[in-house]
Amino acid sequence: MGYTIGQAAKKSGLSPYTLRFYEKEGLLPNIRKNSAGLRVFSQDDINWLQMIECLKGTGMSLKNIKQYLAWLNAGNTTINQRLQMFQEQKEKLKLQMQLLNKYMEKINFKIKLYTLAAQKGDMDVYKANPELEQERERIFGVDNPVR
Amino acid sequence: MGYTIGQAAKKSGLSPYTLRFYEKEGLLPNIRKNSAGLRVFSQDDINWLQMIECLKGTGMSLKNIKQYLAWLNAGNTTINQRLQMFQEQKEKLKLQMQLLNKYMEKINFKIKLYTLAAQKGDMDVYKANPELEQERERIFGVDNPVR
DNA sequence: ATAGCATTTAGAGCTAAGTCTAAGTCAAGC
DNA sequence: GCTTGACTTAGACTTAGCTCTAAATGCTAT
Repeated sequence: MGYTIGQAAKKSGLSPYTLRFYEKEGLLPNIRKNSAGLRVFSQDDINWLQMIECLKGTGMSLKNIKQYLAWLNAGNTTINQRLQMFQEQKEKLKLQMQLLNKYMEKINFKIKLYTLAAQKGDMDVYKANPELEQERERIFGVDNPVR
Repeated sequence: MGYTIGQAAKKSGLSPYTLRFYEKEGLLPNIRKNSAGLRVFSQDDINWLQMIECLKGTGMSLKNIKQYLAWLNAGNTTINQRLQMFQEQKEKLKLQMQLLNKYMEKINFKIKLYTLAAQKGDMDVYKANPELEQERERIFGVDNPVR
C-alpha cells in the first residue's frame, strides 16, 4: 500500500509539483522515501490530502492548515483548539453557502432575462413581461435595473 | 447621485486601490471625472460592481468578466453568448455548491468527533461510540479512519 | 490661510499558491 | 548496454489579484 508521487497525484487530483510544494511547505511531513530516494505515499497521506482539499476548499489558507497539522501532532492537549477551528470553519462555510445562494438567484434571474431577450432579439424584456420587475427588485434591489 | 472613490469603496466593500485597479484593468470603463479630476461613481457603477462581485464570487476570473463586459458593450448581437456564459456559470456554481455540501458533512463530523473527544480528553472516541463508524465510513470512505 | 484629509498618477511591491527548468538518478523493457 | 520515462533536487519563474509609495493637487473646517 504505497503510491509513487504520480499515483498520489492522480488519486488526489493535484499535480506532482503541488505535492512536492506541499511537502516543502511542511503540509506533508513524514512522507517516506524508498531505498532509491523516491517518495512513497501511504493511504494515510492520501486521506490527509483529502482533508487538505476540504479545508482549502472552504477557504482556509495553507498557513492555517499547517497550524491545524501542528495541533494534530501536538496530541490531546490541543483538542479544544481543533474543535474551535472546525466550528469557526463551519460558520465561515455557512456564510459562504448563503452568499452562493444569493449569487445563484442573481444568475438564475439573468438566465431568465437573457432567455427572453434571446427570443426577442433585444433587451427590452420588461415591457412584455412587467411581472419580472417584482422579482428583479427583490433580488437586485430598488435602484438596480439590471442590464 | 455621485460617489467619491472612498464612498464607492464603502458601498461595494472593496478598497479604493481595488477600484482604481479595476478601472486600470478595463473592468470599470466610463467612470466620470469631475472638474477637479476626481472620479465620480454613479449608482450604475455601484450596481456593476455588485455584478462583478457575483461573478468573481462564483469563480469567474477578472479576465472573463472583462469578456462579459465587452459583450455587454457590443449590444444585442451578443445576447446568446451572454446567455450561454450565465448558463455555464450556473453549472459551475451548482458543482461548487455540491462540493461545499460535502465539505460541510466532513466538518460536521469532525465537530461531532472533537466534541466527544473534548469531553473525554482523548481521541479514542469510536470505542465508546461505535455507531459513529457507519457515519464515518459514509462520509470519508472505507479506508479513512479520520484522525 | 493653513492644517488636515481625500484624492490623483505612474509605477513598484507584495502574497498565495503553485509551476517549471535543469541537471541528474534509477528501474524496466528491448 | 541503451533508451525511455518517472523520479530527484534546488531554485527560478509565473499568475492573479491586489496593495502600496511618492509626490502632487484640491476640498473643508478652523
